[in-house]
Amino acid sequence: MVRTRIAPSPTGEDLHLGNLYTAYINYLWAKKNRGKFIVRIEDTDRQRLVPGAEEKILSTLKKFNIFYDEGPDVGGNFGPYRQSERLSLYKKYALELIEKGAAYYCFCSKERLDEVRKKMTAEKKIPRYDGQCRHLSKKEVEENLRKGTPYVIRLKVPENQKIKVYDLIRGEIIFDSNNSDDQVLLKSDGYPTYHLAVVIDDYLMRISHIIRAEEWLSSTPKHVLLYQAFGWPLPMFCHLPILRNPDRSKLSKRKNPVWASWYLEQGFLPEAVLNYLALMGWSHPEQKEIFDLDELLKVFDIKDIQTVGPAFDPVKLEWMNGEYIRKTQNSKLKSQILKYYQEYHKKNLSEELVEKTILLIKERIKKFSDYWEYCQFFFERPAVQRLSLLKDSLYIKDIYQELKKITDWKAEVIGERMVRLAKKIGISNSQLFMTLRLTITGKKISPPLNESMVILGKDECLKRLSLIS
RNA sequence: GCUCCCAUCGUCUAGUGGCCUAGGACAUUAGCUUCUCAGGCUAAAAACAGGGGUUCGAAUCCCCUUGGGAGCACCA
Repeated sequence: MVRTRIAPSPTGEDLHLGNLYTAYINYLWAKKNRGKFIVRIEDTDRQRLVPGAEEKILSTLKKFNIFYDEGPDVGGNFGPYRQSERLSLYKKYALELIEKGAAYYCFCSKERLDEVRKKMTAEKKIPRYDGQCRHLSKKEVEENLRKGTPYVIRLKVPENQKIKVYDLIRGEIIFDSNNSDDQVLLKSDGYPTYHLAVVIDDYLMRISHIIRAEEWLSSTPKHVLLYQAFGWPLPMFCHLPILRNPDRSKLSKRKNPVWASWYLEQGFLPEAVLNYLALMGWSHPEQKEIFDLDELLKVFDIKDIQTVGPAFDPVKLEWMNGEYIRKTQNSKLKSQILKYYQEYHKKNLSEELVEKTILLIKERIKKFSDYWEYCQFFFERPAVQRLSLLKDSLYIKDIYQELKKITDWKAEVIGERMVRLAKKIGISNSQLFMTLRLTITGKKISPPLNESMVILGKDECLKRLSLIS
């Protein structure tokens, strides 16, 4: 049984884009293998905990249609799914490790640790724990415990050992144990560190594939050591490439919008974002770029993912989102736009108007936030001062008179009359239409004018013209 | 600094020893369509990091150099 998971920490505003990517791959792999996808909240860092972050992360996941089979709010047979609710477990296992000689108590103070680190840095050595408490006698340990000296529990990393990690997309990687520090497993506040908790939980939750970002690759040997110490079978490891900024550094919020819901707020479609994300480090065997989940599930294989960290290109995402919008059914698009403006802009747009304008903007917008750029003038009369852009306002009266005469208010008719008028006045069609466009829409860029005027209605158009002249 | 991962157009990638004068997509440029902007269509420019091997033959295999990334916490 394939069981995958993501383990986000509620320490930010929202789900990170990189986590969304990881979540999607985990979700895909579980789906593809008819397995289960699990969400576990890793909230063991009490200092960095952000209230509300957990809810936000879970809701964002759902908005992207990434549904999980087990998780803190949906339950499951391997709960609780919040590490802060599993505290007693970790301590028990940490003590078991001590029992087995794979871990030890460390009573070193923060100050001493800092000093050791400083000294080592000064000596140009890798800053790491010097192992002072490693050889404490049983008596000394008991003495300290009785006195109530604060302590942590550290992993006793064996010396001169080759640790083999098998990664699904990279193959076998060999680490030297001498490069691993005696990692803290249980903090002095009684909370486990990531390394301890992740191994215990993944084991207890029967996770079969640990699919996570590459940043975890170098701590994997520690995890392997833990599995071995407990005598637990190793899961499959799979380290995904890390998404990069355009400048190739790790995707960060200073250089790119990194919160997953930001893309929703901008009016990107979840399917488009996910489709684009699927193309990060992976490509469709037939080189298709646009495909839905069902198709992806058929051809996706985690082994085909590349190891190079791809740059996330918002421009290509925009293009793809535009493609999605263009292939969406009009009625569906209408409700999506309505919903988008309701949810993210607190606007209740007229359903009728949106429906009428869909055809005019479908090929023009790349994301829903563009809709307002194009269509605001349908809903609100443009501010008069914006019409100061107008150079040819002297023709407004002629245009007004001509339009007023039209009884059959249709796009073709308006078009014909305007072309004829331009000829009569002796100006180019472009000139005349631009003047009219500015008057009607308040902008130099707009949907097709004649059709827009039909939607607005004759009275409103004349009104806008009269306000100028 | 140390350890690990990696290296094809600006970007995402195809390519697993001969189908490669390296293919596709985004972006860019030009043309056509046209009332603006889009969209559509057509075309152009654009890459195997460098050096050694192996081989009849290398983008593809090996080594070195260079370059990039990640990790080295009582953070995850």
